[in-house]
Amino acid sequence: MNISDIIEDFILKNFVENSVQLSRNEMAKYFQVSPSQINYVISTRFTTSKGFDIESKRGGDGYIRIVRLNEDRNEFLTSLLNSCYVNSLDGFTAMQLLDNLYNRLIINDNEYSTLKVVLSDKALKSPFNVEDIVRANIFKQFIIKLLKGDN
Amino acid sequence: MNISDIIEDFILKNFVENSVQLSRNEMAKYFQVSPSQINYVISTRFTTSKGFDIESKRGGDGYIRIVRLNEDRNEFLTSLLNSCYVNSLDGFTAMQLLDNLYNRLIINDNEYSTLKVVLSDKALKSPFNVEDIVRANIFKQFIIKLLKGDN
DNA sequence: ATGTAAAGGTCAAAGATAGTCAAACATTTA
DNA sequence: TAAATGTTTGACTATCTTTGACCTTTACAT
Repeated sequence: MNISDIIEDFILKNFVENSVQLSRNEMAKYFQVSPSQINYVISTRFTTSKGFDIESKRGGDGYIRIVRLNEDRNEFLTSLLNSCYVNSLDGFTAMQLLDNLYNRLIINDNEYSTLKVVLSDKALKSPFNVEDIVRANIFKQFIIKLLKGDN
Repeated sequence: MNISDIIEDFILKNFVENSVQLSRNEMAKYFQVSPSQINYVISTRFTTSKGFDIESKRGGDGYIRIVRLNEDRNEFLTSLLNSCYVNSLDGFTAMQLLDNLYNRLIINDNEYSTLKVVLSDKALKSPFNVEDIVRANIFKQFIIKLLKGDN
């Protein structure tokens, strides 16, 4: 585990209800890293695709608040179908979306681990540069399946 | 025994359970070879057909992990891994393979219905004619997952 | 209002790994 | 002994992390 992973864990452990508030400078001091590393962790690990929203304020009494979004299942799936992810989806974002679906209990362990493999760069590498387009389409079809109500 | 054989042996001796994790640079330094020699050893000795899968990460705290597949547990899967289907797989054959896997109880309802969607022509349609190649690769990666057991 | 200190934000460069590929070299085979 | 095959290396590439210089916003004292 590198320091970014450690900071991510720390933040996750400090959620109260669906949010956590922190001071960038204090965090940086505590973990002995540069303040911008906190931004790095947030921008790579607490993304929208993973289901988080960031609020912050600068200056005196500044803070960074990370909020876990929690829309209704169908609303969420529908919004995914209308998002840009259905046109092109990179591997990194795909993994975050899966984490998101899994954390919200929209997909189970089985679907999660299967799709992790199916949507990976390794599985989709192809002679032309169509990985992200194909990945988006596979993802889309799966979302449609979920919206059909399983079986 | 050349240095590649020695490195291979070393890696084999360091398996814990069904995997071993190593640092490419440390290995290279330890055996006083160029880092890419580690890749050479891995790509010639720890191949899928020999029953291994490779996972890796670059950047800070990077690693290479070699996972041993349980080949003995399922002869059918192993033969699939070495079949022509790993190069190109059309939609019709894919569906037949899925039925076959399902009837043999190798995959469950959940995996069956997920893969039906994922491997469909609809999900894989792409700007170039790479559908069958991508489908084959996805299928292969899923077989590898199954052979890793666990998760 | 204004200045200033105390936040947080951005971005590009540097650092840390691993991957690829072709050329040079070595060994085996016909 | 020439051709085929296998090994070793290094230059270049790709990806992920960490840092620092510079920018913007806000609260508060004056």
